[in-house]
Amino acid sequence: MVQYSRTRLDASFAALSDATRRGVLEQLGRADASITELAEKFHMTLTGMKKHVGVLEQAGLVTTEKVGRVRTCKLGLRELEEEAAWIERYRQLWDARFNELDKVVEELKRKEQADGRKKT
Amino acid sequence: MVQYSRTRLDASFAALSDATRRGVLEQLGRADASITELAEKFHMTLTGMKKHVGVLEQAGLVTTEKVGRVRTCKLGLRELEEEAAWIERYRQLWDARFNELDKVVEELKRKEQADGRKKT
DNA sequence: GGAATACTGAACCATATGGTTCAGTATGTA
DNA sequence: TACATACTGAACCATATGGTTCAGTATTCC
Repeated sequence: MVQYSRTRLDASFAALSDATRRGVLEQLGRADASITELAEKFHMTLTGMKKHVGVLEQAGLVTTEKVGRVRTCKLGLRELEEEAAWIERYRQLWDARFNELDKVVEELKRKEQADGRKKT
Repeated sequence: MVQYSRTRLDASFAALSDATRRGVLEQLGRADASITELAEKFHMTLTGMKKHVGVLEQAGLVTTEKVGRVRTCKLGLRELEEEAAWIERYRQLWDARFNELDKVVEELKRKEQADGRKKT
């Protein structure tokens, strides 16, 4: 399998598909934190947490800065606009699709009523 | 690695993290389609597309029904409410966090101005 | 200087993912 | 009945993912 250019949307949805990482984002929404703090909070080795932070950072959802020996993680600059937009677009398609179905159903109902009237 | 219960959010974000699958959703937003049609549209083997549809179906984003030898895929019943809600919540955290920073910046500015006035 | 702290990187492991081929089965059609 | 169509399932492959341990390096503190 050749790995084609992974879009940002690919990366961020993938980043969001893990409960630990979503938790980290929530956490960072409340306060910045070091890798050690996050690792403890989520009962995980430092190395493991560092990987998760790496994934979030790659996706642009988190930024980090090392001062002395401590690397501090903060929420990234992106506000998930792109992701929200995608979902919104999907919802529009979904709406359109189901409204269409509704119309068909309405149409059927009207016909039924008409038939009913004919019979009586 | 033990696989813990995968939440629906895990599954749907994972499902959305692939461009082909997002494409399939867009496609189904326009019209229902058979596996064969989707496979052709996305230049992939039937089997490959079937797997993608399986992932989408598992995540509840697509439903399928087999009539005769044709399996027709439709948009699922879920409108991605849960996902939209999660992202919205994240955006609120993000806002709160950055407003807080803004306040700090404001505060610093005010102090600077005050210092400036003192000096002149 | 020496110990503790905080991260970093390499190596390893099991399972998941995204694809393929190939060999069916079931259904529709001439 | 025979052939084409449409899917299904198993097996396989390479790479990714989510975790670990272990052995560093860089900083801080006594």
